[in-house]
Amino acid sequence: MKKRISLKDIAQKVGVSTALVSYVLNNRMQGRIREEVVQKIKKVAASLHYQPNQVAKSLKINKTNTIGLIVADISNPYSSGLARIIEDEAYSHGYTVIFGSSDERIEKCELLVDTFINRQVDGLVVLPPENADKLIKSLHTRKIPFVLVDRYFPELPVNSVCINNHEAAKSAVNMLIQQGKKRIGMISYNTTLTHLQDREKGYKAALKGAGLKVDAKLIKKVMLSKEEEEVPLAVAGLLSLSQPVDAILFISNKTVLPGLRYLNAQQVDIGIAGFDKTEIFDFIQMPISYIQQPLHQIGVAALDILLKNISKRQKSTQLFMEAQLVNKVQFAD
Amino acid sequence: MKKRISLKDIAQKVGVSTALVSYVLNNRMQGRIREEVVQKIKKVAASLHYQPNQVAKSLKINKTNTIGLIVADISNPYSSGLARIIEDEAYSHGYTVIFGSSDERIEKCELLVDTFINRQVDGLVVLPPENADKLIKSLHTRKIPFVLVDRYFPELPVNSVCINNHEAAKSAVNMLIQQGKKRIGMISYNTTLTHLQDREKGYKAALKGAGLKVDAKLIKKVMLSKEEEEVPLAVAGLLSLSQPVDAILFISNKTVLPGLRYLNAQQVDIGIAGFDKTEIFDFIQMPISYIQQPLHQIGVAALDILLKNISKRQKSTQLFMEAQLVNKVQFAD
DNA sequence: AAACTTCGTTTAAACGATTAAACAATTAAC
DNA sequence: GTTAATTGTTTAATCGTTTAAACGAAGTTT
Repeated sequence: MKKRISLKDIAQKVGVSTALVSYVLNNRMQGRIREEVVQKIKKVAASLHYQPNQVAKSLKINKTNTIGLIVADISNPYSSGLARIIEDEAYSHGYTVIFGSSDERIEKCELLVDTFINRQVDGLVVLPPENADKLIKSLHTRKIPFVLVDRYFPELPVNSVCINNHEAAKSAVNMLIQQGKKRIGMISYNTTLTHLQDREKGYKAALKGAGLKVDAKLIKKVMLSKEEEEVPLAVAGLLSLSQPVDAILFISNKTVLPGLRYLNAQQVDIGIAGFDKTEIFDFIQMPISYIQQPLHQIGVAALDILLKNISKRQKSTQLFMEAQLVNKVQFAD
Repeated sequence: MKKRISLKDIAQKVGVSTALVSYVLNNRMQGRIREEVVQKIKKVAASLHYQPNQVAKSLKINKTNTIGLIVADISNPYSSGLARIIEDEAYSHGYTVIFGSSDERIEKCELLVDTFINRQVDGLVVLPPENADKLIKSLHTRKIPFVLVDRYFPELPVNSVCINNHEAAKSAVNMLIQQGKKRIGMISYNTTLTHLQDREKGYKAALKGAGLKVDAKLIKKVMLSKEEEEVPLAVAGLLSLSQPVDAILFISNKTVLPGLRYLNAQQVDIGIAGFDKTEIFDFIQMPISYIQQPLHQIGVAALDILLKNISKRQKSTQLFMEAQLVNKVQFAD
């Protein structure tokens, strides 16, 4: 990478100080500078293809116009979809995005946060893993602008954008009930993540609301990031009960796929409800209900909150968006 | 974001110069510094939670330890999968990654390149769109370290990591022929992208090799980024010929889905071959052959080439990996 | 004509690190 | 006991910007 053109080069060539060049190129001191000089500086800058060194600028003005995005795994469709929206919003406001995947591990998340802060990002968008409370609190007290997405910590009054998980799960289960299902199982997680617990509570609330009793045997829990191995077993468990389930609520997009794969292989046809749309829904015979998150709104809102937080100090905002229940009816055979 | 701790703060507290602090914290001048002072500096640094300002460091040493990743669309599974691999490799070498999506548009790609270069990235990983020749050439002459992925420009001797597209397409078509298919259509693109033309040539080579004639009516071309609308029409066209096709090669992962959706809806059962694995393959009744790219190898190789290029000057490397043909046999009904 | 303004530009410090060179104090060499 | 080498630390320049303050020259007031 050969030496790049700096303000100094332009200044020398034109025969003025670097200050003047800086003023001209930033359109400062309007009218104070001789028009002739302005034109000359602009012409020389263009002819040398001058591009300001953002690193130097960042150091001086103490602003990098960079935001850090931390997701669980950038290759997960939810994360990459969100990343794309954040990217577009960020760029349209003059920011660039650096990203990292935590793999749902708090230590990796902390490492990423440190790395990003050392790189002087102006703010962070974080999809926090379990046990991130301490980290979040530390960000908060250090007054680093950030916004949580998808997950939240009820006891911490920090910026967050989520969906109303309780309502979402409830409406999904209500739909199954409406379809006449009586023994509705749930594939959930062994986790302290509040948004997942909210979904569990929504499931229970729906059952209670319909006068069905909540049966612990119908609730199977798997480990985060172990979906591929554990979900098929969990589903098998629900199907082999003395009174097997006639429907299943999958509490996340990562459980749906292994679950459906198993059901499909076993040729079992029961009611299905899940979170987030997947391509496969178009190719599955059975009808499926799923919660569609307003991902675009979420991304836009998150970045809006973050940018407001970066520029002005602003009270924390907790947003809970309404998600939509979508029914994919069985297509004609 | 409140004021951060700098070398100066530590120096003041300990009562030494910033130079000494810098030496200690970077383990320079081993043994030259009084052990007592070393310990004191380290202790104070730790107690103040000192974190070096990477921006200042970058400006001084002219290295940001950042690489820029430009893909077509980060929300596309191929891109996000690649992003994840690049991320892991980059972080394990002390680099962070900034990314952007070009949407297959050369102007956006140029804008991203400029933005990244202004931010002084040490190198670029680029999945170049059509007509990127000029841009690539300019990167090359400006001696900016970069590596192309997935696509390449045969007349430009620059770093690139791709698969052997000709062989891949040929083997996929050969498989269809082996399955007894006689009229094999292809959904391709209206494009100048060499890797896609290679795939077309592979298709033709396979037909010729089997003594089948290449029929222009069996080749439908769609526009990049217009797959959802145009592919169903193209498939419909192939099916409504006086002599309809009995198999189709989909030349990209973005054409497979809309194509299968249409075939599925029409209940048509023909031979299918495509590029890249999709979740839906597990749920489709018909057997499918697809080309599986060694994405991990590609990502690792790309970053390896890039980092070698950043540190030493090194001759350009063109890598063509072998892709694997996978057969998903029809599962028992 | 002395005292202000205004205009157009330059000077110089600053951001937070790195690092070659200088330096004073001690120890070693002859 | 003068010179030389070693040790431990500081000085100061530098990276490429930004920007408050200073500045000389010309114009305006009195």
